[in-house]
Amino acid sequence: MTKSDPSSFLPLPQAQFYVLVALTAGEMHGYAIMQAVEDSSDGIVRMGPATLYGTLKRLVDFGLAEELDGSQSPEDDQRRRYYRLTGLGKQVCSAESTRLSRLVNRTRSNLRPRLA
Amino acid sequence: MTKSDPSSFLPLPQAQFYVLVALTAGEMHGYAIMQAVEDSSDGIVRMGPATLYGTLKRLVDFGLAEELDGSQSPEDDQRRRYYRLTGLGKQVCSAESTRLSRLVNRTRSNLRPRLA
DNA sequence: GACAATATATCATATTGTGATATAGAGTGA
DNA sequence: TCACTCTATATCACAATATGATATATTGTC
Repeated sequence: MTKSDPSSFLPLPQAQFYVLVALTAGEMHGYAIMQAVEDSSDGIVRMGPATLYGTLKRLVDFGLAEELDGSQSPEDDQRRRYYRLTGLGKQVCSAESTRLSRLVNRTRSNLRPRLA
Repeated sequence: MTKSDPSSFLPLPQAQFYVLVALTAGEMHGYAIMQAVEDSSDGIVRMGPATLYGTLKRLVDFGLAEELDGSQSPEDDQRRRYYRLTGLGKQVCSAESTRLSRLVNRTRSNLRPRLA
């Protein structure tokens, strides 16, 4: 079952968002995604294999990511399975970014001490 | 058990973040938080009572929010229980905002089509 | 008083997230 | 060749988080 309205996926579960974000950098295999998530968050977000592969499966089921077939994927390491964002995946990722951006902006302006 | 290092709470589960964010606007009772979360997200995030009160309980347990006692809370409606952020709650909320802000910025710059 | 909206609360369940473990290919150096 | 480590995918059992449904009682309005 593949929904087509990006906004129907919002709010996106965190792990799903992290993986989509990692894939915005380009096609990538699972293990690299795991490292990218950890590295780009300065170690704050640590994603183990259970979370990664479970999430990846969901994203593919939902039509937000897809696996590259043999002819498209790099021939570097036979074990690697490469994934990329679908068009819908990009839209969802973008929509979730916008949502979070607004949330963060509002939060910051609230936390900023009021002027008398 | 109350941890004191804000970064040890990161990444914060989404519902917890939403409630903390709502409370950055000032002390508030549960039902108002529920509405604030929904309203300020333009209806995207819908938080029912089970999520709200469960989350609120966790936040109090973790020392991120606290209930106002009778003498401090408005005497408007006997049923209402008012909550506010603790100092730690503010720090955690701020740290999570910073984290998300970075994530969003990186995502946007990746999604933005590359210049040749 | 009747009624709708407000307000808190909890149960049972679903979804999401995770540590631990398993398996095996790839790279390195002796 | 062998031993060893790192890479890479996968899944199990469990924990944490999230949610729809439902219950109960107070408040405000007519």
